[in-house]
Amino acid sequence: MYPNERCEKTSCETCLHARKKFAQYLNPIEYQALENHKLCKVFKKGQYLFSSGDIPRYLFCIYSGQVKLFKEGINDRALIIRFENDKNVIGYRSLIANDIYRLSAVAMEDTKVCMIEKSYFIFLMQNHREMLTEITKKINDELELVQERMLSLAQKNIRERTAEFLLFLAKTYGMEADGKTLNINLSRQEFADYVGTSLESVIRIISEFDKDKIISTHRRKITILDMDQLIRTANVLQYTI
Amino acid sequence: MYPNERCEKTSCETCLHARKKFAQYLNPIEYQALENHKLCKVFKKGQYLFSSGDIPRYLFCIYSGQVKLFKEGINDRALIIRFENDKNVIGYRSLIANDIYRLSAVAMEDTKVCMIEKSYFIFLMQNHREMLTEITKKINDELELVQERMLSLAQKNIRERTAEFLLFLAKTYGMEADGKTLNINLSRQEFADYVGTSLESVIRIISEFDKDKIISTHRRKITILDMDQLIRTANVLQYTI
DNA sequence: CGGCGTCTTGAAGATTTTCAAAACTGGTGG
DNA sequence: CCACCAGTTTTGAAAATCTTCAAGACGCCG
Repeated sequence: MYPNERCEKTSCETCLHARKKFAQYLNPIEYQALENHKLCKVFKKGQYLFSSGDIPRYLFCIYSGQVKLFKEGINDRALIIRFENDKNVIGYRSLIANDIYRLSAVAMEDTKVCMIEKSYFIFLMQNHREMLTEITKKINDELELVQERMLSLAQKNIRERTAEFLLFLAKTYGMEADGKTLNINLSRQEFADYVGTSLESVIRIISEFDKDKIISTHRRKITILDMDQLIRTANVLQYTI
Repeated sequence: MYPNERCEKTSCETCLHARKKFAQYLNPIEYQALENHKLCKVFKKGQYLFSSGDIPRYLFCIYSGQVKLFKEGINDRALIIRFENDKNVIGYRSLIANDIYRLSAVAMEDTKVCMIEKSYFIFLMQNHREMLTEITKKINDELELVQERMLSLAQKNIRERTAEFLLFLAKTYGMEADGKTLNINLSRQEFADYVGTSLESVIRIISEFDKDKIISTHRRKITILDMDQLIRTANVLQYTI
């Protein structure tokens, strides 16, 4: 089910990502002990890290690469909930709630992850109140984001939602060196799976934006030409860079 | 903005609702102290308990009545996020995250609430790890629910979503004595605001269900006649009573 | 009884999906 | 280097779904 390749461990000691996240709360001994409670794997493009319904056994810490988290719906259609890249930790929600996974996670490119044993993560959580507080806030932010998306799905048309998604990508994943080309590459299908529409519809809207000189596209590269127009098209009340 | 009426305090001591929720974690002294850190109010039908953007000052404990929590969207349209009645506590999310309110709350009928001061609630939270754990799980459940709704909004048509909503109401708020009439009264507009569609569309669908003998309606009373057919119409993978 | 708010129905028009076909891309092997 | 293949992207057209506007019905309350 999950054909993947165990690889040599990356040291948490030198991994800034880990330190930036939950690991900042650990004392040196705990930090050292992490090494004995983890394994590292490489997931090839398209492989599942976990699947909705599975029982969580690890906290996943993305060392490099990119992952999409999604719900599988009707007729093989998916709804992408979010993307996570090498700055982030995934799978904490189900661990804390002691629940099965409610989302599936797939590597969008070859992705290296450090997998910390559930029991050790729980142990750390119990000894560090601030970690729980931090994660609670994170879940809270997620909830607010999802509620906003729900509002868009309920009240906006595909043109507005697609514009909104482009703004979200710009804000969240930033730009390339030129300052206007999106720093994330998605397939048209992934666009559709996030916006919540059909492949063809999202293609038509992106073509329109291109024709209207709001963006320019070259394969999967998208350059934002007219940010003001994009914000107006998204019909958002307030947009903060 | 919030014309409402302060009323005499209801004792937490004798309030089973409070005890059933967070208050179960408190010791007798803390429980007693609650009395000095709260006030009680009656909100008349249609009045706001709080409004999106407000700064939270209280934890709201619903003593009697019913409240809807919603996001205000485009052109005066609302999206109802959830309903809460006299079994529940609202407003903890923004308190914990130290955030402004992201939802608005309106009394659907005359509603009596006990309002616990923010600072005392935070104090209690800091002394009771289990409270934070409990609330984190609650937020987690909410997140899962909202993600499922997002999937429906993205992939299902209004007929399916309306059937799904009826199932949700049956499961969550139960039935009247006859075992088949929904124990909650909503206006057609509230139906539309939850399902994420227009007033007219939801009315047409409810009429169809009535014509097809899946439900029978009398004003706001809805009786489920054919549960199997309703489940099939909702197109849910698994439905648990 | 009259008035108001809620509910219902009809019909036109807009939006979106679906199906089908064609164009384009990158990689592979001759 | 070129032909070919599979996967992805694009376009067109018909059909389904949904919204909007307008008008009328219903039920409740003073």
